Amino acid sequence: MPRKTDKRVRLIEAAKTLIHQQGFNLTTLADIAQEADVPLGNVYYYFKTKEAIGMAVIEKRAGEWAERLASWSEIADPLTRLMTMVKYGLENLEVTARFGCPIGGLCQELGKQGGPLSDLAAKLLHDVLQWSEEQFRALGFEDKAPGLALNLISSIQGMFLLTHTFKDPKFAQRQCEELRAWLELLTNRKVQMPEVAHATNREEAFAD
Amino acid sequence: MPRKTDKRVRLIEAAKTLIHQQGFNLTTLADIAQEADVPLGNVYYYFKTKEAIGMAVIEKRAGEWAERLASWSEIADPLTRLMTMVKYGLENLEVTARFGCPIGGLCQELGKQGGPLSDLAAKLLHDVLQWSEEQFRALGFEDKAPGLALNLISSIQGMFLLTHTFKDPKFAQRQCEELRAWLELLTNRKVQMPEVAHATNREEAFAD
DNA sequence: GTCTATATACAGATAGAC
DNA sequence: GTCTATCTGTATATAGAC
Repeated sequence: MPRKTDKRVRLIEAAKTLIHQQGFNLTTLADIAQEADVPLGNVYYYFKTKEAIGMAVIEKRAGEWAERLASWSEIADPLTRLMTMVKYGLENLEVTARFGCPIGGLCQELGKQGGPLSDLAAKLLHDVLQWSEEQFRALGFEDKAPGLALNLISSIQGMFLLTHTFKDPKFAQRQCEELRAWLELLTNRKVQMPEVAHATNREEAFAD
Repeated sequence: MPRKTDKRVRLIEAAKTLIHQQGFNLTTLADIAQEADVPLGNVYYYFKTKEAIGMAVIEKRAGEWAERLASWSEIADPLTRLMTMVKYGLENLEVTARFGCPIGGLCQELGKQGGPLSDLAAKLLHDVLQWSEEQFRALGFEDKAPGLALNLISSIQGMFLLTHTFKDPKFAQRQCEELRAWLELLTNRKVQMPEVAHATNREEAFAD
């Protein structure tokens, strides 16, 4: 966390991390303020309420994912696009094992509470689902695309939940292999695990 | 909630419901006391701490699942056993759409926090996973049983998460059909959606 | 814009009368 | 065993000096 960054940005980044690690309800504004190295009282200059911080965090994640999906969309082969997403789930597996999927965690926790936070979190997952659907459509699965996308995202989310529950990255690795095999069978083509760019933006990784 | 029941039992039942609906952290002892119609101060006669109530709730769920799995184990055909479990996920779908899977929710929320509660919740999911594994083994999938069970439970959990996130029971129905098809393909046998006994114990349903 | 001090509310937990 | 009253800590949020 660089020191010179704008405080608002620091607060959002701190909240993003802490909410992933502890969940939204258990993360206090004091926690966030401390992590961002901002005095507690000053937090309210940037965010009126805790909910407002939550919104900012989810919007931040949404923006990161929009970029990510856009960049993957530039990959020539839709099948490789999908596998790139699957492979992406294997990044930061230790973190995922400890704290679960940031998106799935938000949807699970906030979904029960309703309200704008819940809706924003749902939209985040919806965007990923929709992107996947487009890839399947690009592969020629016109009618079956929604079902296939549902299947894929659902599997990934389930795999994260088990990985987190049993604190074992092996679960995810195994499951990603299964997904690769499934995509091969489905498309009747060879699928290689694509190399994932490590260098670019380490800090924006999935599970931080 | 019958009035004459023992208070301890009433408290556990109230906590079970509320924790499912609101999550553990957001559910207060006052909530539980009110729902169980027990004065707040009296709660501490039965449970030393909030964590103790949490333990009791998870143990209750574990007990219910142990019974459920044992009863399903008496079904002649292992494939039908598995499909009975899948079909069970379709019970109380409206509740599941509103509040998610009780087990998955606990694992997600408590998994981040560590401690005995987290371990108990994980064991609950582990038991279901293990039972599924046994069924696949009984079907002749010796080596592949762990992977298949992982696949199945993972899919079911993912399906619940999406159902909950998008508040749409359709997701689960669709996904259950996919799972049936998957099991058919896998075993090369016709699989029927088994009839689920509605009459027996409505109150112990999955998602209450 | 920044930060200290504090108000307000409510959580988990306890004391002790009955 | 039961329940009222209350302690104590801590969370969100605000007031107001600088």
